[in-house]
Amino acid sequence: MSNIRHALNVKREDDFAKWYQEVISAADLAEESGVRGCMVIKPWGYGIWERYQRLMDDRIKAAGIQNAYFPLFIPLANFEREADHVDGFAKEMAVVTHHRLIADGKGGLVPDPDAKLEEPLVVRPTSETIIGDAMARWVQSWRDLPLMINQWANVVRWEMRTRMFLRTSEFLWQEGHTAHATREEALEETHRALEMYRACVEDDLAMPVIAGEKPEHERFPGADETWSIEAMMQDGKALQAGTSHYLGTSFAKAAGIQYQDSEGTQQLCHTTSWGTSTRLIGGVIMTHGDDDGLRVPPRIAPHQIVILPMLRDKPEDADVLAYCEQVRKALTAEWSMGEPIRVLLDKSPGKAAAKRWEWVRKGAPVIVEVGPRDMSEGKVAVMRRDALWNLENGKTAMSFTPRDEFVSGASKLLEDIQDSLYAEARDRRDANITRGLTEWSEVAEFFRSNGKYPGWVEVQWAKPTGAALEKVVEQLKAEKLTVRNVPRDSEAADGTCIFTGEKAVERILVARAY
RNA sequence: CGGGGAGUGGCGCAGCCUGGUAGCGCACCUGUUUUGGGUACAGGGGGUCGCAAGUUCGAAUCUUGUCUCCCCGACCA
Repeated sequence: MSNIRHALNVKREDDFAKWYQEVISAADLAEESGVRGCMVIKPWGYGIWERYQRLMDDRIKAAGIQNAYFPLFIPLANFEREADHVDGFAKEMAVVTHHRLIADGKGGLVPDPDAKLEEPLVVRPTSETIIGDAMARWVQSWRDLPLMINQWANVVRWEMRTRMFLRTSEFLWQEGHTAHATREEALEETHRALEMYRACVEDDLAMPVIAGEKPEHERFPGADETWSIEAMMQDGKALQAGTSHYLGTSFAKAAGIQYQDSEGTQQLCHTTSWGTSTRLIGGVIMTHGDDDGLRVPPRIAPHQIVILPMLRDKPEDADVLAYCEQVRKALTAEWSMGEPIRVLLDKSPGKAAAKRWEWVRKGAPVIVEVGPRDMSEGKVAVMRRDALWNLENGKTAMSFTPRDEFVSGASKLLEDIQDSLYAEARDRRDANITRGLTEWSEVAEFFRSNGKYPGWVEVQWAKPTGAALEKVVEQLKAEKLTVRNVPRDSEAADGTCIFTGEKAVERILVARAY
């Protein structure tokens, strides 16, 4: 409806990149910090991250993995041990070379030349090497295995081009690292982690994903296998939402992670690593955001229900507040999706209408307004953020519900919102994956002719390697396309390779990507 | 890192070409008004124009450097 007055100035369909930035500022998620590529995550954005942390951490612990913390600084020499790893990260590393500043005589400070570090330290871009060191100390016998560690930390990668949440120089993440006796066990763990991600991202963030293996040229530096979950954003681009790697024995070799087996022989461990980051918040924005701001899925919403009293500087204000407080208390005693309902009674001064739009932009799942008349009728005015508009009249859709009915139905309401956000995203994704193209020229043409939101294409290929693969990558690059992954649950190949015409061996997803 | 664009009150922008030390909308504050829904009117507060140096009697405006952001490219577990 064109007569709807949306809360944002930019619409998704007009300028998706600009819209994305506007959501971040309008929903008060984060802001620029003045330091290149680094952002300040504000309370509402951080609150969403904390919800993710809590839910993911529960899953990690339930899988028998323990949290620990390793240093931010890694000796340079550690990095030099694994050749592919060096190649992958060397060009984007922050390096610490001094440990003291002195006055430069002009009122400023400079690194003290006399305080140069013997060996430079790098700021971790990931922790395989330093955790590998620890594992080498901790593992002696087959009885010490499997060793399964996770850490929540910040990492730094000196990115050339940054975008808030999606690619920042410093970001927050969790990285899991495990060591196993055999290849089979390590592979099993690689998949278990991937499945943990799929479940958390789909069930908690309401972001449908496709799990699969990354092609050879997209592997983590040093990994034997890299698996990912890929999500489709509202502009049809793909976002790698999490990765899980089987590292083989190369990191074990580099760090000396060995165990004595039951026969008394020294064996190398097989290791894995897997990670998800604050990039997921960017995914939530681009999956669930709309032209009125963010829509936060209830499971990760810091406040699931926000109550706004309509205060007017009148004597009955106190009664309205008391009534709201009763509603708040009653809701807090209710549970939804396995946890107590999180309710905020927003008593901050200010007009109710202004506060309402603030919470709309932030994406609180349910907004409840209460005025004197609601109170006298024993009702509340309820808005669902995922169904904000009455399309008939272009006004906000509000249902005036008896208080007790609202309270007792709140649990189900939140579940419904969680489900409907997921269903909406899943349907959109499914409607935008095209299958059946059999020639490369068709694929190239498809992406050229389908405008701004072409979505993804699933095609078959012969899984080329070496020079043949390089040629394919060049072809894709010319169209700004990438191979996302080989979907784990896709059907077996039954056709020919779109690149070579040979017999195909598997199906791949091709898409533009973040 | 290469090419292009931009930084002016919280947000969005005008002013810059043709130097004379700031203005608009929204937001904010005060008052009145209105009151089932992003009310209206009046008054008001807030910015040394990213930072630094230079040219000039005088710089938001011209020059240079620098930082940050955006777009394209290269690069990116």
